[in-house]
Amino acid sequence: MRHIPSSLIFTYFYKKNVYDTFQQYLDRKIALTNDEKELIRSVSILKKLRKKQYLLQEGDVWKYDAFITKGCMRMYAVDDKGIEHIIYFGVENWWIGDRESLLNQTPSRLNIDAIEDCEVVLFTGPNFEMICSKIPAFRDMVHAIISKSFNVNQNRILSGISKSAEEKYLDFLQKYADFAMRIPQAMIASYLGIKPETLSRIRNGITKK
Amino acid sequence: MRHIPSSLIFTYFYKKNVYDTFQQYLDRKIALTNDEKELIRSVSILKKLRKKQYLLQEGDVWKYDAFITKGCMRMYAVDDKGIEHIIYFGVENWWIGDRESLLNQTPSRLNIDAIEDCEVVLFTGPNFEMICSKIPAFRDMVHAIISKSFNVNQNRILSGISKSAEEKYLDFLQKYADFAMRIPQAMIASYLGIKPETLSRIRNGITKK
DNA sequence: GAAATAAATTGATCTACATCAATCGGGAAA
DNA sequence: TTTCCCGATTGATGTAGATCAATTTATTTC
Repeated sequence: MRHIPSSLIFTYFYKKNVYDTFQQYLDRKIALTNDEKELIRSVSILKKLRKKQYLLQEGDVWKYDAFITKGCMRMYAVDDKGIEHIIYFGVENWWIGDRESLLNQTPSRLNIDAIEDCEVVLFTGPNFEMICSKIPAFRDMVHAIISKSFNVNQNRILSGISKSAEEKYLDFLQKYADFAMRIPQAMIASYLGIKPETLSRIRNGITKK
Repeated sequence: MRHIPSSLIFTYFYKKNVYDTFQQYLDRKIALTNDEKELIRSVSILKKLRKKQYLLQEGDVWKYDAFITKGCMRMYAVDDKGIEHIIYFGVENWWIGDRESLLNQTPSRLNIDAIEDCEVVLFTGPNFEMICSKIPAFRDMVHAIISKSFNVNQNRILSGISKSAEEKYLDFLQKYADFAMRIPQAMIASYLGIKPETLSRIRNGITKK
């Protein structure tokens, strides 16, 4: 390696490591040439977020597709009474964003913020589309993800209209076992559409009779 | 027109008319060459359903993408108490199917049946993929639809965790004004995750105090 | 067009979950 | 350490919506 100022070396290694999680994700999903990898990397935007920091705020237009490489985030709406309703959690190797706002370029009704210190890889809408059109395998991967997310949402709708608070909570624990303990109880309650007090009671008594 | 036995003429016109709704839908969405149109038509399967007839029954593997050209259908799950939970309504110009079962080729946990006498255009999974790969505009159209459906589902999840029964009902009426009156009240209640009695009370008193 | 069947309404009562309020941690800041 | 603050717990009570049951009103079916 030739001589590089230490400050740049630091930056170089830092960036490489942050991006690595995303590169590994891609490698697991699809086979890409080095040129293709470089194309994707060249338009990626790395961003760090402190706990509680917003990635998107209600009223802003969402411009990206975001991939989480570290930490845990939530997406939520705030109703007229000021109550937060969480519609999505994302952790490492999950995508997050407001597709509706991105698609229509309309102000978002949603917020996205960091539950823990986070690192994300961002792609602007146009760049993301560019990647999709130039790399069919990437495009197919994206469509597979959206398709799957559609199914996940459909199952959540079903459980929402058919299950009790306790059943929903147990389902949640099972489905998101790998990161459920990283999320404050009150947020899980919000995600399930129940009150924190109710969730606490469920967890303790497991509904005392 | 050359001589054709009248029975065949009837069949010919009949089939043409049934398919027409779908063709018009395509024409509104994308520009296709005659060859492309013919390709799509050549693999389409026309099917008529009597009211209450199943298009998909729980336990079967769903093999199609289905487009409704006439009538009204519902997709629902039946829980262990035998209660039906409707997760989707479809009418003319809507797609319907169990993407999860189709994708994974696993037995479906869902049922699809006809609320009214219906006509549908079916494409087998492989044929549908073939069309998508041969006609990029078609593929893009499909992805746009799935993307939009994803958003619709996300909004439904939000309303499910944040709104009262009455609010959900009013939202439903507004969102599906064009066909809401064609759907029995008990089914709307099922879709909203409330009981028919509750919906009846909401409609009358509009919650009497 | 009557009989049979299914859907919607209405009333009385019950219950899962919400609400309000007080208390109890346990981790961050000073 | 101590203070502070936020999240979780616990209790008492309220309420939206469920449940059960009886009619009434539509819709099929013959």
